[in-house]
Amino acid sequence: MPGVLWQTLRLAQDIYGLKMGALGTIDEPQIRLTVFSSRALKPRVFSKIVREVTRRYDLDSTAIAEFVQRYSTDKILGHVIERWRGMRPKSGYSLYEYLVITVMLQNTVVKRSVAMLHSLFEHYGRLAEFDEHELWAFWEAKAIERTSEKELRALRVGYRAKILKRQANQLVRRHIDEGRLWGLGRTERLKELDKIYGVGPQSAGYMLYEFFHDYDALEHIPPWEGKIYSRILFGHDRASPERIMEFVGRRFPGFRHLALDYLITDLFWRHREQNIDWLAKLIRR
DNA sequence: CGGCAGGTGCGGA
DNA sequence: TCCGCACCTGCC
Repeated sequence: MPGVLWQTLRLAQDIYGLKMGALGTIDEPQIRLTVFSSRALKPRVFSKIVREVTRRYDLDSTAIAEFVQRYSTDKILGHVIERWRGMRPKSGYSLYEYLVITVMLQNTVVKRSVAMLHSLFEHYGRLAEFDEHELWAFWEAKAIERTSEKELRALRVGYRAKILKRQANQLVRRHIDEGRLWGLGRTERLKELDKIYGVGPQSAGYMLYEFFHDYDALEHIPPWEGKIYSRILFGHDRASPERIMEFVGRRFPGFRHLALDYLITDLFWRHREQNIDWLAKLIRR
């Protein structure tokens, strides 16, 4: 259904169902948030959920509006902004959930990532039913800490089992401290994320942008994405990641990653509507 | 079948 | 710092 988003939300041991519906207009937006809970919801908890949603989706920031205003007449971005004005990265997960997702995305194809996540949900997650929807909710890191690497491997996650275990340990023992990470600047934050076992430049970059809402973070461009950006910006796929970074740094200062995200999202949607041949060749399944 | 995948850790130069 | 290599598994 357009204009409505359903998701689960885990806060410690409690699981909620969320429904977010679009109200108002793109330029004067409002969101109607409905919270589904298995017990009566205290106002204090509701406020906490509102704060959490606001932080996760970066709803109290004016960054997206600034970006739209600044580049709405840009030769490269103008028509894309016309179509996607107001779009923001979907970032409804907790830091731990992001870690799990990025690990499942590593070194495999999307289909298998989905299969591995599903298998983890079935064993450790909880299926939440609300508003006529069934959606999986994540588990707590503690649950993975209690299980064995062998048991995880039986779920066909391969060597990622070790990473899941170590990350859960680091989290439960508070070697990963989300509050502290929020207080750091980009360089330090990147360095800290990179210290997490199983997190490298790709996963860290992904989290800087989507989880920490650093719309200018662009320290790493994977080869396959680089080819696509090169094609969009220069009309050929030979530009190096350095060249791309340099270009967007001059053209879209403060919004390097967001600008590329708008461009690539628009491209994928156009590809979906009408096959783009060169893109089809670059995408794997 | 061998090769490889929207990465990362590790060891050695 | 920068390489090359191994790594689970499933699919081509």
